[in-house]
Amino acid sequence: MTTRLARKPADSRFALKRDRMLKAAAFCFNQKGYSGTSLKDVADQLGLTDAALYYYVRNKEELVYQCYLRAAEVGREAMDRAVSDGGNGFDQVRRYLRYHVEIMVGDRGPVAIMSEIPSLKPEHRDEVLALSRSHSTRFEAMLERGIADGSIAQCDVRMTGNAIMGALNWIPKWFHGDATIAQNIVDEFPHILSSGLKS
Amino acid sequence: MTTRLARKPADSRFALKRDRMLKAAAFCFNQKGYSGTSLKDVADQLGLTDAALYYYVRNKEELVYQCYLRAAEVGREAMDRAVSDGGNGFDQVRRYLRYHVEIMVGDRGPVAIMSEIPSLKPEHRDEVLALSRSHSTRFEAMLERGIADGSIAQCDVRMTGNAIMGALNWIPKWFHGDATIAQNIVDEFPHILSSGLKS
DNA sequence: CAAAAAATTTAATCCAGATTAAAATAATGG
DNA sequence: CCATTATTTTAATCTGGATTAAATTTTTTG
Repeated sequence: MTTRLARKPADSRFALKRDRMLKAAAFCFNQKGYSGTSLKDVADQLGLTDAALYYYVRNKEELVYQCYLRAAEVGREAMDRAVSDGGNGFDQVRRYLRYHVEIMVGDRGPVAIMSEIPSLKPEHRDEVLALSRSHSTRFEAMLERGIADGSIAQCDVRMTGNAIMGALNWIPKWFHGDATIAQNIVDEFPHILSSGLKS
Repeated sequence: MTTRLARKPADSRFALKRDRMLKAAAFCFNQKGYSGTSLKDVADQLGLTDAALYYYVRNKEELVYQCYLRAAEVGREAMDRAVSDGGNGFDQVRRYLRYHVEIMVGDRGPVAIMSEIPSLKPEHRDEVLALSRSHSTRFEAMLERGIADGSIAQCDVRMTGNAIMGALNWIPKWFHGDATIAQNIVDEFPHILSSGLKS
């Protein structure tokens, strides 16, 4: 018990391997679904044994939880950058979209689709839901700023947010790492998802 | 063995109950995820025992499979109606969107999110994938007709299709039956998802 | 190089939830 | 009503994959 918990939080060897594991897990979950991927599937991708994963994570539930935290982080990061870039509401939205897809299809990916939030344990579920709602709220606020400053046409921000987020969240369902398509997504998605907003 | 298979295909008592079961299953799967829903969860919603479900379906895999067939059918139906309504490409797209969301949030719903296709057995998986691809292809063709007839602006139809389908497919993740919101979706989504296409 | 700590594996358990078989109840048709 | 078929339940079994403990190998460090 002087093992994991005794570590410095910043132990990079551990953190790096753990991050590789989370990516592998996200990949499997997105491909084969939660139920369809066993710990062995994830371990195989890393050249490890299923039991080895327990060195990094308490159990499968926590593996999912960590994947979702990571996914939420990616969204928040894109949002933060877009906001700090300034500009009018429309520009911020478009930048957010670009940053988010760039991260998703880039080497930070794959990002897990949050399909199994309800099967997380209550504390984890609540935390992830809170992060998720917070992100949606920030996006809706961004849309409202755009409407206020005249760069975005009047619209139902809740529904518009749901539509755009859905399109983003679905990407990992059909994108599986092909570099050409990745470039395509980055080139097209920000425009596709924002062009309808112009006032 | 003179039971199920001896039935007339149109035996309405059986078909109706089975359909109720598929809706209950879709509801559970969308809420709690595939792994998170046991057959008991589905049975509880119907006031039945888990074992009773086996009267209608061979096993859990087939339950999912049937849910997905039903989801595919809903999409095809909306597409068929929109096409047969005629008009230019843009009008057809907008109508397709309206029909599809109407069905999804209406009493034909809930429609299962196809998150677990890979865990279907090969024959089923291939069939569902084929249906799914066929639907996407038809939608892309619709976009191309719109571009050809000048009602839709030049765009990458593949990416645009992916974006719009993603937004649609994600709806069951956040819509859970509230009638007010259902109306909202029907009122807003077709416009939100098509306004960016105008040429 | 020799502890000590970190990382992984081997080899069992363990268990929720799927599945099955037989029995019981409900519906239906003559 | 009776007989037959449809539907559901009860009460087991069965099982894949998660989990655990102990042993083993690898890495670090003084």
